[in-house]
Amino acid sequence: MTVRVRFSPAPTGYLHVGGARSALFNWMYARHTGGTFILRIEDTDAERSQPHLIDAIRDNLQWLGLDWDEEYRQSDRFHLYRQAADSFLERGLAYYCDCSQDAVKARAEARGESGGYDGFCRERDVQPGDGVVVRFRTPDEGIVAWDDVIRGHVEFENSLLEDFVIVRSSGVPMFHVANAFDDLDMGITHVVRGEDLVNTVPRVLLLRRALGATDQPVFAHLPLIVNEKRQKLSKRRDDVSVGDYAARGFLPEAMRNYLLTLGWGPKDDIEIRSIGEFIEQFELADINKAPAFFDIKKLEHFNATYIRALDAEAFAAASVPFRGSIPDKLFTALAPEIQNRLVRLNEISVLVDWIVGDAPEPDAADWQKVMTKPGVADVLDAVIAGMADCAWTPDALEALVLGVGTDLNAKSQLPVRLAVTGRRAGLPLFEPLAAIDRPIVIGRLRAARARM
RNA sequence: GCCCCGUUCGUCUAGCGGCCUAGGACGCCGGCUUCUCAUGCCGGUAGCACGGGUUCAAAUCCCGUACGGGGUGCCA
Repeated sequence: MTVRVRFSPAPTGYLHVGGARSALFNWMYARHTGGTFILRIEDTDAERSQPHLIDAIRDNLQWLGLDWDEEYRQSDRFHLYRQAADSFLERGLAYYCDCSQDAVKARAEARGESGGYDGFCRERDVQPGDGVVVRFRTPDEGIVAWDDVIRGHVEFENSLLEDFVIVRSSGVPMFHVANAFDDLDMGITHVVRGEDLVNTVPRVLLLRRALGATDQPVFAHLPLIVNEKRQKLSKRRDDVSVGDYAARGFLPEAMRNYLLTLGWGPKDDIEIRSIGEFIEQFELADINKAPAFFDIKKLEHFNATYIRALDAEAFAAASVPFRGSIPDKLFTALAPEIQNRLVRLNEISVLVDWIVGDAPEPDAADWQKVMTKPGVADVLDAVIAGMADCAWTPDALEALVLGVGTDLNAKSQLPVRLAVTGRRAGLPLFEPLAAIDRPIVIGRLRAARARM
């Protein structure tokens, strides 16, 4: 049996990390087994689906290096789902219902329940028309069960399932039908998705049987990715857009690698390695059941590690969108030192802004810590004097500044750094310093001296 | 309310009855290297939710409790 898996996002928003993780695990499994990875856009809800988001999702998947072998859109296949619903109707497996949503709710409240359809129209022989939906007739007894690769045996009682809507009053089929039909039609062997979808399984399985299937796909419900409050990541309250991570200077390989450690881990404890090695080891059965916290700190560690591992050419290419106005030649000269200090690519500007443009105002606490030390005024005076006629090279500047420190028995590098760069941490000082015009450097030192 | 599920260091995980006085990673703390910071290297910190069983032996199996989460749409 050849494995066929699918990632089926609804284009109601940008790809978020939860979706990316589902896509990743499906992709991993397909690549591990030599199977087929399918991208299926579940856009049956025309009102909420936005076409431009489909492209965004495709772009984000590509960015992550997740390539798919087949692609479908459910909006192209409405007629198939309609045919399926019609056949249910003909065979008495479904019926028309003209109850308004308010009426359904009112009756539920009268029964003392919070919601749920009561089967009111089962025998009423309602005819199609305005405001009429199609409902699937669920069995009154029995159970629906499956052995989830991750969660083990799960079962639901049919009696608890209400007769759910399969075709909207607009005539458009609901996702359950589309989902069940397509999984069967496309020969999906393994359904790998988030745990938030477990309770749709009974409906989908019932539909699948009605469609004539005698088998079921293998299900694997992934643990959710949660925020610091241990709630499912949400687009509204959490920072989860994959595109945003790209824009902030996360490397796709780092993101992909990090996502892989959420709910799954390599047996040998080596967490950062090539995707090929991960693919070799990957098994659905090894995935955890417990939700995992999306830890940005650890993601940043992965990202920094991946940035450092880039060769010169790759780093130069990756940094292009984040470089700002720094000249290529200077950037190249400083690249190894920059690369070593980055957690995110968008931190490049913080490291180099003072070389190309004005230095930022020093932080008050930093100023206090550095400039109020005894001897600092003398150091600055001596450095200013020395810079008037020293050679303007990294070596000469280093000799001058450190020499002053030795002569006066004081810290000299830090005050000069703060005066010239506006910060107390950053790139090695003298190389970039030599790239700035002499009068500008002296000017900054004088300004700092005057503030003391 | 009802249905489903989860619980190993602060966080992500290894562990699938003896190899566990519980291993790794992030974070945090300390040290060394160093023009600052960072890197690198060395060291430290901290955990099997709780209570009962089963067993010669339980983090690992069973039951219960507690806590947490997901779902409960003419969204997916």
